[in-house]
Parts: sequence; C-alpha cells; structure tokens
Amino acid sequence: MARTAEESRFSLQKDRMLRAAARCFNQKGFSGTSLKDVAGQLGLTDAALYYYVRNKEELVYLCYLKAAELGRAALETATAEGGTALERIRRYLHLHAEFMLGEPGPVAIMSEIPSLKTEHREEILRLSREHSARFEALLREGIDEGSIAPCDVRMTGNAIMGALNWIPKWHHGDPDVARQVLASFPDILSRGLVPAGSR
Amino acid sequence: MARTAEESRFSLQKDRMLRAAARCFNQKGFSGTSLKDVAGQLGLTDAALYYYVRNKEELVYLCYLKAAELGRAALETATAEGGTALERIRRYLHLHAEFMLGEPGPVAIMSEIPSLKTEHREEILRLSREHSARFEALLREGIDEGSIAPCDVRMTGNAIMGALNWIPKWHHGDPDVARQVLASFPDILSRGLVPAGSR
DNA sequence: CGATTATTTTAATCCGGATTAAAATTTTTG
DNA sequence: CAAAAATTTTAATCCGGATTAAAATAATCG
Repeated sequence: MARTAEESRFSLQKDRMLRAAARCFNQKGFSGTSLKDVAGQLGLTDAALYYYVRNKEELVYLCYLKAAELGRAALETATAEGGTALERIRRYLHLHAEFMLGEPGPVAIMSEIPSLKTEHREEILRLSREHSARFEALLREGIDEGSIAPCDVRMTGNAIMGALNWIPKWHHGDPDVARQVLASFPDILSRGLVPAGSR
Repeated sequence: MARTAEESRFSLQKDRMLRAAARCFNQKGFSGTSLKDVAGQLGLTDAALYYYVRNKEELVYLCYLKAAELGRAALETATAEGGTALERIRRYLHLHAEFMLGEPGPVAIMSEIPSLKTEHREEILRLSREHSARFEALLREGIDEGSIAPCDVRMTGNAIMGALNWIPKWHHGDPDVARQVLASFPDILSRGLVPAGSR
C-alpha cells in the first residue's frame, strides 16, 4: 500500500497551506488575514482548511513552529562543520539571514505569540529560549578559545538575533537586496566580536 | 476662558489612553486586545474611547506615530550636542535603547502596519524611512571624517536598527536587565563601526 | 445658580469572520 | 468496478467585539 504516498500527499498540502498562511500573515498582518484569504491562495474554500488544522490559532502556531525549526536547523548546520567558534558563528549568520529572506521568514517576527493558547505559547517560547542558549554557548566557547573578544554574551546574543530577526521588516522580496544582505550581514554582525588584536 | 486647561485635560486623558493601549497591544497582541481591555485599564467603558479616537485603527496608528516620534527625538537629541559622528551615534544608541525599554517601546514593533488605512500606513512608513535615512547620513558622515570604518551604510543601519527595535521582544520589564542593556548596547553595536586602526 | 459644554454610560445594533455539520465529490483500494 | 476512505464544498450558525445613538452625569462658565 502507498502509505508513504498518502502521508506525503496530506503533508505536502499542509505545507503548502502553511506557506500560504505565512505569506498572508506577512503581507496583511494577522488580524488582517482571514482564513478565506489563505484558502484563496490554494484555490480552496475556507472551510477546507479545517481538514488540516483545528482552528486559526493552530495555523499561526504551526507557522511559528516551522520558523523556530528553521532557525534551529540553521544553527545546527553552521556548527556541524567545525572550525573556530567565530567561523561557525559567521556561517550561522549567513544561513539565518538566508532563511529570514525567504518565505516563512517574515512569520519569525512572531507578533501573535500572546494570543496562542498557553500550551503552544510555552512551547514556542521554550524553543526560542533554547535557540538563544545555544547561540550564547557558542559565544562563550569563542571567548574561551580566544577567537571572540570577551563580552556580555546574553546581550550580544540578543543584539545579533534582533538584527537578524528584523530583516523581514525592511526586506520586501527584492532579490538584489537579498544578495546585499548575505554579502554584508555576516561581516557587519561579526566584526564587533573579533578581539582587538586579531584584526 | 481656560482654553489651555481644557486642552490639556483632554490631551492628558488621550495620552493615558495611548499608554494603556500600548501596554495591552504588547501584552496581549493586537488581535488579542479589545477596546474593553484598554478602557478597563483606565476605569472607563469601551464606548468612552470613541470620544478620543475615531476607531481602533486610529488607536494603533497613534501608538505607532508616538513611537516614531520618540525614535526621531532620540536621534535629534543625540546629534544636537556635537562630537564625532561615532560619539553622536553612541549617544543615540543609548537614548534609543532607553526608549525601547520604556512604556511605548513595545509597540515600536509595529506588526499591524499592514492593517492601517492607506493614509496612515504611508505616513508611518514615511517617518520610518526618514529616520533610517538620517541615521545612514550620520554613518556616512562618520566614514568621511574617519571616525567610522567604511561599510554598507544601508545594511549597517538596518542591522543596528533591528538590534534596537527587537529589544522589547526579550525585555519584559526587569529593571536589572534594563540597566544591563544600557550598559552594553552602545558598546556592542558601535564596536563593529570603529576603524581597525583606532582600537 | 442656571445654562452650556465636556465626558461617560447604557443599551442597541451590526457585522465579518471563525467555526460546524452534513452533503457532495474525488481518490484510493481490493 | 464497487466499496471505503480522503478531501472539499455548501450552507448554516454563532459570536465577540467594534461601532453607534441617545441619554445621563459631571464639569465649567457667565
């Protein structure tokens, strides 16, 4: 039996749905997008969405979950290859910027976290904290090995994350701009980390 | 007649209202806050808000307008005193962070811009662009005078703004953290700007 | 104080979008 | 192909929160 095929048909549609939702939430804001808007992009009726998702809240939640996962994956990929902590961070900056420039990026702003149901909200916040913690650990590692200048890792992490996460606010899909971002952000965000001596 | 007194009574209430609204939008998200929530904080009925504002859209708009104005004022104050461009930028970083840590800051995220009416949306976006432009001009000035290392001013400005504007996302009112931010952000965000020679 | 203006409340209305249930259609499977 | 499962639609319902109008209360002024 085509178990995998069935599975994937459902999952693929669901994924299309999430991407459509992310696009809408970004363009029109959360309160500004109706389920009809999202369904429209898929050539479906609003009611059809309920086959994939319990309600609108779950739709946002899944978008946020996916954004969190993509961020996590970027950090993991960047650190997997080795090199100094500074080098790994620079790879991460590039990967994360890349993801923020893409489709689901905008939803990463996660402005509607407060209106998620408690359980979902806590999960998203937990994932977010875990991500920050991993990044800060990487900074600490760099400081220990000397590839990064001593600093307040918490605050430095927050600053860098902010710069990355803010990208969707001013990037509106122009591929030229996207290229500029990828070319400049790793430098901009890591230059301040380099110890005074090793310039 | 006590024209000024009347004026100020109205304005003061209106200002209280905006602060209450900002607090709500931040804590509960835009779609999550009803006019009743905002009115409740003021000991009023929801209908009373309509004496001060045409509708909910105008309420958000005014919050955004105020946030934009505070940002503008921070930059103006910081640049008024003179010094090298780098020094002025560092003063600005401190002032802007200070404002982001305060009451109306959180609304500065401005996630509901898409659902503003065209006229309001365009005004807010214009103010935002003007602010960026002024900051970039300051960067350019620093590069010319040599207090700042050559860089892509557009991207550098975006990165710094992002780091600042993201503050409300992770700052939740703890005054200790606020102190840490003010102590570290100007350094963190300006260290990367300093030319390699003048460390 | 009486009158006028400012502010707020009460009590409806209104409305769009979320949600649901049942029916119709399409796809899969044996 | 027929039956079963999966997917989507149609057609209501439902509901909370925005908005409004008129009335009530409070403040101010001459």
